[in-house]
Amino acid sequence: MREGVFSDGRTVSISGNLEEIRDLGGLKFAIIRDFEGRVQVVLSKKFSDPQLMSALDSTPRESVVRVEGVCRSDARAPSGFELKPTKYEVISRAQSPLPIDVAGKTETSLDLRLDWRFLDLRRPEVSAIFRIQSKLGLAVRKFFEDRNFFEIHTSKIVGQATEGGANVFPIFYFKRSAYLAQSPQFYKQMMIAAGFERVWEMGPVFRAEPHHTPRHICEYVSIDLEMGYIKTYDDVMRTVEDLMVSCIAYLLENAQDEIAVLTSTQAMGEEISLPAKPFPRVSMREAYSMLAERGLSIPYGSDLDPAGERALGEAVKEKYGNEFVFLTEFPWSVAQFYHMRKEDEPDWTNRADLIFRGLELCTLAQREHRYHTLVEQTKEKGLNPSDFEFYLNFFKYGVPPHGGGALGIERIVMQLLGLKTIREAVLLPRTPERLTP
RNA sequence: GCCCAAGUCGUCUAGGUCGGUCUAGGAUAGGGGACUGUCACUCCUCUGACCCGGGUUCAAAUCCCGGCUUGGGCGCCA
Repeated sequence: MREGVFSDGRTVSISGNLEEIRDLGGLKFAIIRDFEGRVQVVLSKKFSDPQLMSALDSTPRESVVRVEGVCRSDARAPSGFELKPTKYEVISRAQSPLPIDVAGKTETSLDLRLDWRFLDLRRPEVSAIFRIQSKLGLAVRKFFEDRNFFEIHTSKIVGQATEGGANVFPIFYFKRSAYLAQSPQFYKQMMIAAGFERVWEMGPVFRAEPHHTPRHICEYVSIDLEMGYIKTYDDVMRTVEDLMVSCIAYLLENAQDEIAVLTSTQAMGEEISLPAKPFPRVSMREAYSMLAERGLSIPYGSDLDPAGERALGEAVKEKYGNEFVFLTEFPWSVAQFYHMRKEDEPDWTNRADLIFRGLELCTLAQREHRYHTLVEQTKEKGLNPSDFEFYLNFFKYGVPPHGGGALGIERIVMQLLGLKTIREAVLLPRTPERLTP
């Protein structure tokens, strides 16, 4: 928190955390860190008040302090200027030693960092991740606004589980049982049936899956979109493709400082570059043979395993030079009842995944909107249509052909920045083991 | 849910295979001291740890069993 104009000779103040004191005897340098960055404060036996010097000396690191003083340009200072203090105040004293190393001189395990997340987030290279995430959110909003998508907010408390597969968290809803939403998908489609034409939503979803992997968390932020009046699901793919490219372009333009912080501290494992459009499309059937050429055998008609996704990512990068790839035409055997099948080949569907650097970022599909076909598919998947009456009703009274998809914002950040685990990309990750802070 | 691995000062680690000079070493943080341009400041000095419970043994940080915690892989998924 800064007050005043930081130019030569002006009296200014900075409030923030006392990061470090470098004590050279008669000369001391104190580094104060606020949300903007770091400011160097210089003290000397020659020109500083001895009481002020000893007060600073006895302040534990990370305490919140306020320094008022004269701003002086000096090429020797890290930022080109420094403060000669006239007033010093300890606003809130920190206990010591600190439970984790905030200065970053020793690496602290992620688990302990998450226990002390508020201290961990004081590190600029950690907060940079979330500044980028915040800007990504802005880019997403801007993108949908530009394309006349209508933003919706659907309920996260639901009366029945939507999709098969993913487990749901049961909760108490007064005297009834309910669940935390694992996807807004049915509600997005409901809004298409309501005539909203194109909708999007960004909000939390919940998955009660006991995974122990670097790419799963039990609560994540989902970017959801649904488009009415599509001709094919390639309309959805092109939208997702445009979304990714415009988001990356936005970050390259507007998050240069944050990217620089991450690059300079080696917190970032990957370079960010603007991907070329269109992203390569590889059908599942092509993927099977591409992977077979690499000695990886995926049973025909089944989904890729994580090793398969990684290998496909590499193969596509070699062949097409793109880190993104749409994996298209999923087999009906692994599809959901609401996915639309290919007209001429009913064993395959209009469903695709977007894979970025070997990890699934997005699942999208054209939905089956023809009521009777949908009911048939429900039965074919061994489900009871009456359990899905609320959903099936959307299709009884006129609904345009539509499709949509969902992307996990944390996975985008993780893959874009080359983070080792998705937990780095969440302020407060929820895993099967972690429910606090 | 299944499989594998790991728990040592506040923090990050060495040691463990072959049990015994390990009285557990180093770095960083913390206390004390020296130092007038640091920017991972430097130097001297001090404090500080073997996850818990049981077992084997003359002897356990080290080997065995159980528990707890954590990390990774798989199924599944964004």
